[in-house]
Amino acid sequence: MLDCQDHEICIERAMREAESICEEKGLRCTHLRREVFRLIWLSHVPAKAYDILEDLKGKEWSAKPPTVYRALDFLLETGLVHKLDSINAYIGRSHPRDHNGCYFLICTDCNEAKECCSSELSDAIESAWNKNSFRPKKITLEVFGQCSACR
Amino acid sequence: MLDCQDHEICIERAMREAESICEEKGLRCTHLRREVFRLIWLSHVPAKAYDILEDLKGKEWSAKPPTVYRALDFLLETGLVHKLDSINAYIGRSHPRDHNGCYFLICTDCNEAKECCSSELSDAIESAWNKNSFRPKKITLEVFGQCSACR
DNA sequence: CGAACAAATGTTATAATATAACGTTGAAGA
DNA sequence: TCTTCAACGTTATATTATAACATTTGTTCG
Repeated sequence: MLDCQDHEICIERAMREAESICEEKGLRCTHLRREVFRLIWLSHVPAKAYDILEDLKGKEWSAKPPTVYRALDFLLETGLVHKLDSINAYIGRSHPRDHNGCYFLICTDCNEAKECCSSELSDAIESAWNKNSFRPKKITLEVFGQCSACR
Repeated sequence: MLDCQDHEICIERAMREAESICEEKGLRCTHLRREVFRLIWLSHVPAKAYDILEDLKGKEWSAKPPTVYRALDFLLETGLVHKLDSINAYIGRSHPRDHNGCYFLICTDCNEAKECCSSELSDAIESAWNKNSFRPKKITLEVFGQCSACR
């Protein structure tokens, strides 16, 4: 589905960007957080919390649910990963410095998810809520279907 | 939040429409399904499955989780209710005969949810997925914020 | 009608997802 | 170095959902 040619490079770029964002914000990019982030980035298929937990157990950690959920909370708050609510899964953000008007395309065949941004779309959503005099804080937009590679 | 003046009338209208839809489709609108549907429609605040379960226990039923989830599955398949994935809660559909291009505004103050339809919005989403040559099957769009009544 | 079948519901158990509460450790600044 | 607080460890439990099989009820068709 994705235009990611070499996934090693893709992960390394994400890791470097995450580290630099943490540094800028004065946040601690610990060993655990780094490892959970890397596990999420291992593929473009959104990761489940308990799968991450199993992966951690396979490594050096005495991991338990809070181990994973605390790392996830940190990564979510920092904007480094995104939770796909409709499938309870977590995915690395493509543009962690700017995530306005983004939504997610999730392929029901290969399970990969792609983050997309569209100002046209955010405008339409904005105009829709204006009609309802609604003051938005958070938008969840998740589209399920078949990606081009799976057609 | 809602323009529902008399909620008794609002519920009764929904019940009648649900029954006529079941009849048209040759589906069985049983006592249990009717009761779960009514419990969901009791308010415009999305209902949680285990709250519905408690409500049923307070009535005549020997209700257990599958009791509720089976009724919910039926109501979801029939298009009579909608699941808000981001909060794991269920709400009655305002327009059960036509639910294309609909999305949900959820107030974080009063917790009420409103179903909205916007062709402008569905067009924007359609054009967005065309750019990605993605073939959509299902769209989840849930907007959290403050409704006009709560400002 | 009444047997046969299918759909709905009852029941028990357990899976999957997530958080509360409290104790321990270790890094960073005073 | 001492203090402090954020991070992490640990135990327990809450919340959401489904699997699997038994029983009942409703419908169809001879």
